[in-house]
Amino acid sequence: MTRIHPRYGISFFATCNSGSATTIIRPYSSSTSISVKCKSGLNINFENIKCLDDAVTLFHHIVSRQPPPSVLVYCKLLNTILYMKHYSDVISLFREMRKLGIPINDFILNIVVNNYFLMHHADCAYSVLPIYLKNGIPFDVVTFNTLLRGLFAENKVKDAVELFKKLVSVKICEPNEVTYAIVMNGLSKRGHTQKTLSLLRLMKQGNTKPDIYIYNIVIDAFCKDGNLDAAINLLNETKLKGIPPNIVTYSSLIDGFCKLGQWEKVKTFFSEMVNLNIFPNVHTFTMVIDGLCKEGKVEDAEEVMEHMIEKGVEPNVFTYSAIMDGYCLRGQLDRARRIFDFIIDKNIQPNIFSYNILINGYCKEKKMVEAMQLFHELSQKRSKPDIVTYNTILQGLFEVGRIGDAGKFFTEMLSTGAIPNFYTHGILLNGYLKYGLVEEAMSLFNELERTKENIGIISYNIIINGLCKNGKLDKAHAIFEKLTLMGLLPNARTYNTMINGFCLEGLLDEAKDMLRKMEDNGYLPDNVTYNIIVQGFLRCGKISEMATFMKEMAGSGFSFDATTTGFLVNVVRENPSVLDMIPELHLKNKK
DNA sequence: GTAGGGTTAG
Repeated sequence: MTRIHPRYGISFFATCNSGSATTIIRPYSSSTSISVKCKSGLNINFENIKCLDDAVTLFHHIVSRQPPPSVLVYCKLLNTILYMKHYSDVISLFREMRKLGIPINDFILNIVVNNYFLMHHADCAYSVLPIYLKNGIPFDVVTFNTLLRGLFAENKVKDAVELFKKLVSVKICEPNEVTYAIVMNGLSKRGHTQKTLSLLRLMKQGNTKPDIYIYNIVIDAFCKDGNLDAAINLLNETKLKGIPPNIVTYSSLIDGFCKLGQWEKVKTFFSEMVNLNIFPNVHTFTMVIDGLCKEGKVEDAEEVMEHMIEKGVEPNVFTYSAIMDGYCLRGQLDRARRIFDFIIDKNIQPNIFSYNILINGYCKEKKMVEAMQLFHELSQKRSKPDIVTYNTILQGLFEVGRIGDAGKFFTEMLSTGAIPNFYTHGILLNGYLKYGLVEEAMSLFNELERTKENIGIISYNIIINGLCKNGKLDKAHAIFEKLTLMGLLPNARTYNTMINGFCLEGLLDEAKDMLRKMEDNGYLPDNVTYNIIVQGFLRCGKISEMATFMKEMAGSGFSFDATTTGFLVNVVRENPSVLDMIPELHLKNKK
């Protein structure tokens, strides 16, 4: 008897003589679009499952069938529901399977483990492991890979590394390339480049040999660290070992050089790649375009985009977003908005990043009406505002002095369930201190110190700066001194902030001491340092000392910024004889 | 299992 089901197709309920599935047809690349055809003719097209109801209905139809359908059908079904993100339903169906005594296998259990991680229930994922044992199902490498991927996704790095070590030492099963890739990627993305490299070296000693995926992870980690020499060494190593580099390898290197602004090297590697018949794709071109835009060379970026189109590579939403950001950084909001509207016309949907870029552009230009309008537009969309959107608007409100609205906005943000991150707290601290709300800032700061969450050198720099600006130099200095005791290293900005703090109080000797400390700790004074000190001299009317300092500054290739120039103009206006004390200024002045 | 984008400090 054959019944016709509107969704599942004609033969879905056809009588099935054997439970075993014999053919898997993959019509499309998506994991959900798979047909399972049984010997008997039971034919389920999973692509026709459009919603949870469809899947559950199908489940209840197949559980009652005799003879029972293959376990593969249940695998596909659970995976389909998992793909729809109905995680709790995967679990309840799995429980129902167990209750009905439906046989399970390693695939089913791996899906359940993966599902628990997607639900952010690492503990439950672990609780599946005994089910393997009870049912005599051996752990396979996929089980461990799923566990490891889940642990990294949950940011449980220690647990993941421990599990991996156990896997290697106890030899429960042999880790494969994917296992190494998961662990190495998890470590490299958290800044542990050396540990990632160690694993590559460890692999060489074992049975699992590194392939290009593995090399790419390490090469990319070095590129992200700006250590291009190390990355190139590894590139040469792949060539020597006869592992051909691919487009990902070259894209990582090109991105690394773009971020360092080494455009000649970018060209060199572009040619090398093309000579090897590896052609740049939309990722590669977008990296170059982004690098150019970040340097303010949007016109050059547009040219690269024309070039890629000529080569048959279509720009995508990433590419256009990079160009939008370039225009926003130059304050050319109209151009950015054109691009935004243009891509909509081209049927390319702007994503959360495109929105955030444009919202940030408006905020930086203090156009909060437009920014809020986009925010509300985004709220209606499927890709809701994320933490970056909230941070951007929050910063914008503080920037224009709407402190009350910033507070309300923050509360509103919390009510949507958004979780404040490192940036959020930095923005709040800076916002409070900018408007003299020292108590609010300190109470938040103390809370952050207590929980040790979302706190780092940047938070300390913000607090030190804010305290200095609010006339609390002593307190700022005490926090600065505390840093080293806590094992948190001050960076160049920390020193500049302290130097500025001393200069603001006219304590130039202390400022100079701090400058020396800065140099002792390996930070050369930069343009900001020099400008801070010059402003300090000017504030105290110490013109001749400033003149000496200026000569040193000019010799090191530094120059006055807008604030210092403004200071100087005021000083000269009040006391023109200053000009006679500094002959170099005459030249500058005439210019 | 590998590559591209957005938010904080001097």
